[in-house]
Amino acid sequence: MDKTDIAAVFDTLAVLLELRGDNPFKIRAYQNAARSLETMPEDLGVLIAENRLTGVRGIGKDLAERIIELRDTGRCVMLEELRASVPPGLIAMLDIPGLGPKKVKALHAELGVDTIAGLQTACEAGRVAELKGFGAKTQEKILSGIRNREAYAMRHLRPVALAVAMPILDGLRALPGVTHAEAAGSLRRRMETVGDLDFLVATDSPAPVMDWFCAQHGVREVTAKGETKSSVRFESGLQADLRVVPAAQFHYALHHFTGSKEHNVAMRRRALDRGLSLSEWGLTPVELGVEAPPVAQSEAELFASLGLPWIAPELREGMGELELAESGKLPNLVSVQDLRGAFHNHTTASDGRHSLEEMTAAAAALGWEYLGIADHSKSSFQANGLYEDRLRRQIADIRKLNASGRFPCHVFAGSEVDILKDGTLDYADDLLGELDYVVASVHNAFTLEESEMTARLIRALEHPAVTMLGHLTGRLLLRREPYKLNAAKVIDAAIANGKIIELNANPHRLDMDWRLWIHAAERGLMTSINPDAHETAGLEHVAFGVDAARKGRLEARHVFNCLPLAEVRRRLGR
DNA sequence: GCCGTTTTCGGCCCGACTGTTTTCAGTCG
Repeated sequence: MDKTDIAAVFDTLAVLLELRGDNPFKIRAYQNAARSLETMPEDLGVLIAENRLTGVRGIGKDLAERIIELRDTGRCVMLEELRASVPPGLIAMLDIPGLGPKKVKALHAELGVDTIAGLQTACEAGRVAELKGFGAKTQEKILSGIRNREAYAMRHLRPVALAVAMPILDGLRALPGVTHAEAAGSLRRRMETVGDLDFLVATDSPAPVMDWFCAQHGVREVTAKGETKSSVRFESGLQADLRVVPAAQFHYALHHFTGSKEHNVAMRRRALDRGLSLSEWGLTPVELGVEAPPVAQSEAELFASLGLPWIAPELREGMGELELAESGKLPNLVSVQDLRGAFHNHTTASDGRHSLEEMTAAAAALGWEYLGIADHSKSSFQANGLYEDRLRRQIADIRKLNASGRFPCHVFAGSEVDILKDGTLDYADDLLGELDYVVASVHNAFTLEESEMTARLIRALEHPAVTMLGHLTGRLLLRREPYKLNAAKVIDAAIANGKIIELNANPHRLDMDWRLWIHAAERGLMTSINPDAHETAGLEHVAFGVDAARKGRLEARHVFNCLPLAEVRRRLGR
């Protein structure tokens, strides 16, 4: 088993322990360890061999043993025992809104319910409402949750969430008496997917704001409406929360509702170390002799009260950002304005919607100094990949376009070359040598064993003609899982061979994942933030790539397409 | 189950809202 598999086992263990009513801190220990494993830069085998596993934050003696057991045998005695004692249907019940471990346990103990279907029957028969601690409303809520559980559990791509959120945010800002309004939560943290929307408003008269929010177009259900918080559910299943606070608390609340949960836990712990308690309402002394800091007029002042510089929201994932801030090592994050071009773009020659000229004009309109064209290679016949003669014609067309001086934007002639099943490339070396650069990508044989896929990618990286690796894992967010590979080894090979790994900016991909970039860039790996544009409008997807790059702590110096044209030419050296 | 110059035990973030209760437990983020 690899790190990701073991992290998944720990998450399962945490859920099972919860259902058993185990110690909440023990449960959190398993969850923390799972997060640690997911984001750990080193190879698990190396850590175990060098006996350094317990040096990882959140992993102590017991969890280290469990990790070694899982890695060596693929099994875990504790997991098997827990599974035997908890019916699998109980885990599924936890996804129903309003049902937590306590209620699920009670349903199982009192009614013998151990499947969602059984729970539905019990609700319809009115037996749930008769239980102690339950009632008619709870029963009705459970039924509704069962009917809608697919829609409710759905996450949403960032652009989809933005499209819903922005009009609401504009509306909130336009309301009389509203002095501040922001979208917080994972949207503000620039996460690649969003579960629900969080809005925050500062005003002295909350009631009309709450009423406006709950009466929004498309709201199917108001699931909570209190003095400072309302929750609604849209027809699409998307949930949105609104919090309303007085202006003096706004920046504390904004920080709080931006999260992440893990970041907030770390911040509150830091506050307690200083004799202060941090909540969405402010910083208050909890120890004698500690003075309350002045009310923060900005998030920066809040951080300053705890001795830290402002931490950008996209870094607030509880992944060591406080330590980074403390030591003055916060990155100077890359921005869209730093980009001077992009590689990996398609035209009508393969499966794009716009011509070479149209794509170049669009890049010039964005102010880019250069544009890389990388249409599909011949094996990607599903995408109308180019045979050798067509690619040679395209190269000639590009040279001619550059010579014409029609656009203030240089075009690089590249190709998105398929990495074949054995790791060889889809064109012969002489043709590859005629190109300015090569993006090497996997488009078939996704189901290889991890070791085979890893070797395949490494072989491609070792080919001298390859400039960069396209979409590392082939994942499609919310649709297709990444193919199996050892990312650490591929990253090592890219660094060793001086190759780039792209950050594919298509909002469905955002591949390679930002979590991997945090350590990869530190070790010298460069990226290219590539839109993978199939039409002119697609070029602007680089913004989503920049969002992910910022989460991965990347600076302009880590990004190949932040380099000026002359330097790119020099490095491509062809 | 982890962690530690308040260290080997006793902590472990904090508050809103709902529904079911007569003062609070459970869920959620």
